[in-house]
Amino acid sequence: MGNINTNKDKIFQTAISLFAAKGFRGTSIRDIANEMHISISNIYHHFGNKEGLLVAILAHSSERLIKALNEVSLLDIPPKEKLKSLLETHIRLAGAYSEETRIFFLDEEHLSEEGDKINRNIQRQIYGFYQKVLHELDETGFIQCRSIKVLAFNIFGVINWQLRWYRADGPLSFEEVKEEVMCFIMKGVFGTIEQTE
Amino acid sequence: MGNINTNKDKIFQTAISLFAAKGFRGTSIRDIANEMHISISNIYHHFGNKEGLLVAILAHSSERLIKALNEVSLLDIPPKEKLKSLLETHIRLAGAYSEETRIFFLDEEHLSEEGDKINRNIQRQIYGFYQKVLHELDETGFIQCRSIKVLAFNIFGVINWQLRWYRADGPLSFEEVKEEVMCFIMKGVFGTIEQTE
DNA sequence: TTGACACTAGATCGATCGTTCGATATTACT
DNA sequence: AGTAATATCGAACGATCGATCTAGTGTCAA
Repeated sequence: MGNINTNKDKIFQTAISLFAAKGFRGTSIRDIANEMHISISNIYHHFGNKEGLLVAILAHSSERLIKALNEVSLLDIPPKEKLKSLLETHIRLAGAYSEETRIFFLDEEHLSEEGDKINRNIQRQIYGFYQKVLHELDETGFIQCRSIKVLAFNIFGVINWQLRWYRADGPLSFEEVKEEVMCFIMKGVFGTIEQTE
Repeated sequence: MGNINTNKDKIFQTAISLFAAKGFRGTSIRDIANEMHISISNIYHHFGNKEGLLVAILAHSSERLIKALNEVSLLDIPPKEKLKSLLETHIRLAGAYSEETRIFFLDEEHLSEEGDKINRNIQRQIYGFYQKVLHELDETGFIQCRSIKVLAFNIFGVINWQLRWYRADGPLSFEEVKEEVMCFIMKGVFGTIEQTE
């Protein structure tokens, strides 16, 4: 999908921007067509139907993320370092492709059966990387937690929530936010609270 | 709004369920009317228009949360205890009224000018409670953080994300999840990471 | 009995939605 | 050049949307 010169990829990119800005339901096929000054039939020719367009976006953006997380997951490094690398990679990609990520976690409800199946599979894979490393940490005694699943969900929540409010033109650089977010998560996972009372 | 016997309140409750399940845009006025076996004019008579219904839901549910958080905020207790109480109250209410909370953070994009203004004001107030106590903690040296705002956002992310996946019929009780989530946040805020290397 | 009022139903409006269709233009290959 | 595949177009379809209008209900006080 690297070739941006074809019209199909332009449709793809325009749809990403509009879905991210106005939501899947809030964006009509005509909106996309008008934005590009093309006919709506064009979009149907390339993507079948509206949900096909959304599924293509989800599949493409998640494939990139899953591939990156998988590479980190296969590294032969201590689990604590691995978790840190997963976070680093995840946050960096989520920030670099914030529009896709936004679509991914805003419009997951609006899918039909097939799209929902694909979406669930994507989420399951991403959660899997975290659950795996958290399980390692739990087995080796680095952390004590009652539910690895809840822990993984908490991590996911922090990472995705930043996309809700972060604006590049704000006072904080993305790098600063990334560090702050990572620090919060690492403390949430490993940190110990000193009992002052 | 306590009286559930009036038709207006039934519309209110039905709208909450449908908006939470299918989204604001995914739910039509006719869906609500059909669910109750009434005419759509009924809804327009009571709430003016569709957005009026959504704003009423947001206002009602947020008023309850803000009132509860404000009571905690005014307590004369150490800041660390206050943060813990805020979390406890927040999570408990978000869980007890999960449908409203779900609407609140799923459909915030779909508002017009007036609704968006109300919504922003609500969010600002809720963040305010956390920023205030975090500021106290920062001043008294309990925490070292570079950005109180980011910290507040992180807390918000963890709390709201659980509504995305928690199901009452799952293996975990809400109380268990609440404890796990609170522990994660408290560690994320106060915890220190031992430098093993 | 009457009239004011809150409430409800049903029909209907114009707009927009996702989708389809047949036809035309462009490109790639022989 | 000729032909088949691909890409694009404009028009239209049926459905549904939010919203409005009119015509009724029932209730209750005067």
